[in-house]
Amino acid sequence: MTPPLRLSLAGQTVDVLRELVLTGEIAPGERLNEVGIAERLGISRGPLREAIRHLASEGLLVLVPHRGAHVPKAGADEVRALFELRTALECAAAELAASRRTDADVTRLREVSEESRRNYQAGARFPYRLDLAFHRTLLEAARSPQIAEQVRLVQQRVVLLRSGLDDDPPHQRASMDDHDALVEAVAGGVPDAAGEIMRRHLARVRTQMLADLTENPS
Amino acid sequence: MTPPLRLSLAGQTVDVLRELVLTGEIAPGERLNEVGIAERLGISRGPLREAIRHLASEGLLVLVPHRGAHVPKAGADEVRALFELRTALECAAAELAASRRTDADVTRLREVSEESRRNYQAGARFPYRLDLAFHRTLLEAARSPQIAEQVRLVQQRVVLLRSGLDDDPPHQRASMDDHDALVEAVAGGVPDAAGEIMRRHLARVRTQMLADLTENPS
DNA sequence: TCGCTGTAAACTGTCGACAGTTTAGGGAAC
DNA sequence: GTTCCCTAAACTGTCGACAGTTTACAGCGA
Repeated sequence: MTPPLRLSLAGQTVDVLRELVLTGEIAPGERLNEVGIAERLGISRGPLREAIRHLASEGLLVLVPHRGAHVPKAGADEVRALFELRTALECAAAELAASRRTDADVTRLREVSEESRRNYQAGARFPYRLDLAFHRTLLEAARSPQIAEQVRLVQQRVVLLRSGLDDDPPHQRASMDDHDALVEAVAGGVPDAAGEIMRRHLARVRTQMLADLTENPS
Repeated sequence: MTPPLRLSLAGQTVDVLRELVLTGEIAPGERLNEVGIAERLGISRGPLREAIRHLASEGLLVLVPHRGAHVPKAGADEVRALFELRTALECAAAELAASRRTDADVTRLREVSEESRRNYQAGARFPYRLDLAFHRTLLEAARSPQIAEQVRLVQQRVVLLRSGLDDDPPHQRASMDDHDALVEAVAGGVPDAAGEIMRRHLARVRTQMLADLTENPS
């Protein structure tokens, strides 16, 4: 009767470890001790190693031969390179969304966008979560599973890079304006406009992140 | 003195397995027996499992709980979805290449392109290798390591999908014309043109693959 | 005090074995 | 002859232990 263990130990461990990394509980630069973590999680090293390798393939960990895994700490170059990839993927997604969106998609996008604004005006605590929600809603509208999966991985790495950086309100406001413009381009079914707005939006976000990085090099 | 084993067993096994999958020695749909392969490779199951998981993260294998790994056999939907991703990545790469290429890049591109034509006129055996070489040379010119890595993975999956399909000459000729047009757009430094040519090129390749698939559904 | 060296502890890489699940095959019932 | 069930073999998931490498530290010499 108990939904016993739907996932394998290794599968569960992937989720646990991912959370530890993304929340910064395992800090960038920190090395992972296999026996220590295995004991802490109450499992053996086998499944843990599989989980570590998996997260490494997602870019959340870096493996060094005979020296184990550690959380990468990224500099400006990595941010720029990652945003080139993100831009390529999300611009394509925006264009596809403008081509394929349904009325239900547009409704959902408007809902997320409005929730962001309400949240913002109320003095939000975790606005970045809603930013992610918007981008993922847009992704659903694009109906391209392969692109969606890659965007999910890239956004995850962006979250990792953002850890330790705080969202400043003026930047949030600009982002929400971008989002609204995106919704209208998608609703209107104009792929080129949607792609171009996304490109500018991501350029703004990237610039902001680089500024945050230089003034607060973790 | 012997450069003994530069890579770990797991690392070597990744390369060996990858080759087995890409050459079709392990056919699409076929299930992988861990003990059998481990014995055949003369290693234990530990490193083999790591290699299997790694290839799964690259999309070359599919994992099913308690049922192990198997090579995915793809249908038309998968081809379409994969080419949406490939188009997003390679169009961006083409645009970046047109912005950032050096004279040396252009020279290399022309060399690869000319080698393809010579090969073709001589009645080539493995023209697809040269097609890949061209795309990778273009990728170097884009100087975007993140995009390059993702393109490498996607192209690998395309190779897997192509296994069992033969290149027909008329399609090769059209591809080479596309390549030449791409070289000129990149040499001229016109990102929009390069991106658009790449988009049309990939649309052609995709259409051809889909046609090959339906007439020869492996 | 500083730097070098050699040794020991710590850690990763690998292996073989056990436990739980899936799969295949034989036999009974219809 | 067909279907269902039951049993046994095969296979994946997990664990603990050993081997080789890396890292830290104590001791020695300058």
